[in-house]
Amino acid sequence: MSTNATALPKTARGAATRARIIDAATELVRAHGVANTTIDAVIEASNVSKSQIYHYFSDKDDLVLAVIHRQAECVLGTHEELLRKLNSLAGLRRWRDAVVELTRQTNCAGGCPLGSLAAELSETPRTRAALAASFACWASCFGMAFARMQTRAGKRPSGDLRELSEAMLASLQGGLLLAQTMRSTRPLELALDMAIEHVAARLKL
Amino acid sequence: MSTNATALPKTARGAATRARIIDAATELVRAHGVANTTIDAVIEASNVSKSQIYHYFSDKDDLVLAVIHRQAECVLGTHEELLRKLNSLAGLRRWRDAVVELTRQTNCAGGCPLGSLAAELSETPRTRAALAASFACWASCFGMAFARMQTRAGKRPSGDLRELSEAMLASLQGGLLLAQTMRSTRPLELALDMAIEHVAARLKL
DNA sequence: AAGTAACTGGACTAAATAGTCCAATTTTTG
DNA sequence: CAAAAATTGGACTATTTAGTCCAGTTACTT
Repeated sequence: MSTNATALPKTARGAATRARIIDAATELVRAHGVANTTIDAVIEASNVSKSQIYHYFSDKDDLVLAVIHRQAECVLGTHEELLRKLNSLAGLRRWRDAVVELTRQTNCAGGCPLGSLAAELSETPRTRAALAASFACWASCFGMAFARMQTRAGKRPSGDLRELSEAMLASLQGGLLLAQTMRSTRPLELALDMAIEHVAARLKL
Repeated sequence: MSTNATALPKTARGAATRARIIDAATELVRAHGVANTTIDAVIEASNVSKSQIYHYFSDKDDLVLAVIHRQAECVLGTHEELLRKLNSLAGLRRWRDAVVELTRQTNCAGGCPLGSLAAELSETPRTRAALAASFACWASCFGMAFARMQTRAGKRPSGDLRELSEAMLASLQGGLLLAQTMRSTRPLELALDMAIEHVAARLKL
């Protein structure tokens, strides 16, 4: 139950295999959702034997948790890359354009990998907690960018950056969900433009 | 394949049974998602024999489609009720308060029933289309309310009401998703307040 | 009363799936 | 080299699940 009999890899090779399993599972989950991803499919996609999967993970839930962390790494990695040097409204608009462009390139399919996981797993305590932490981290990326924008414009930081960040993240998630369902980037564009205007107004930029 | 061998009920009793099946399935799907709702569970919850389910629905997908329509009826019914007489910013804020209060009453669990369905079923053509239509209808409810707000304030209707509506719906969906994951109504409140400010600004109210 | 639709209930199939167990082999590392 | 770790692969279990089939029963309608 609570004890996790899972082995951690003790060699570089083992770590690579474990990572290969997680990568394959992450991709399958992104494409089909957790419930429609079978262990057998992960085995085939990662070229690993079933024994190895149950060597590194105690059960499917354990693997799913690793998938959440991996997906969070990917998504936050991408956005942190885009947001890191951002310190102006123009930069924020370039981030918006990049997100819209990425969405367009996939025909709006899939939505946000983290958002989809959240919708599927937010009623399960452990997975919900992991996803909430990821969202909090994501929001804090925005918050840091907003702080830089203020600093650059010579304002002293005001206190509601976290709230601004959550509104921005909500717009992004809602926009991506509607884009996915309606197969159009327009809802995403509208939601992000609204959020950017809101940020500009609150930050008085 | 394309031909749907499903019988339509020909008596009031039959219609009631079919409705009972859909109601039970809708509730189970809302609580556990489509993938985690089994036909056997629907049978138990609706007090109906398996034969009847396959009498009225050709397969599980067919039932799921009916569930989508039913859930759309419920959600749109609730919101139409709240939005119908709405013709002012104050009314929009009351709607916001009602949504937040409903979310708080369920401890932020579940999220938006339609949003959850969208996240799970937006990669399947038929279900995606049904959900997209529901969202479009929902957005048009907002659009009509915004038009009344403009009329009441003596403005002539401007052309981007549909865009405003999509931004509002995106905020709502994103806010509900974050609320569900973070178990706090705050992201929802922030997202809706942002959207309301945006509407007020665009409508010059 | 007769016909039609609704309904039951259970037996049944076929497939998918998570997870276990183990014996043998290969690779890495100290 | 020798020990430890990684890996294979398959057999195996137990359960769940969608969906079929059918024979008999109940209720409604005209």
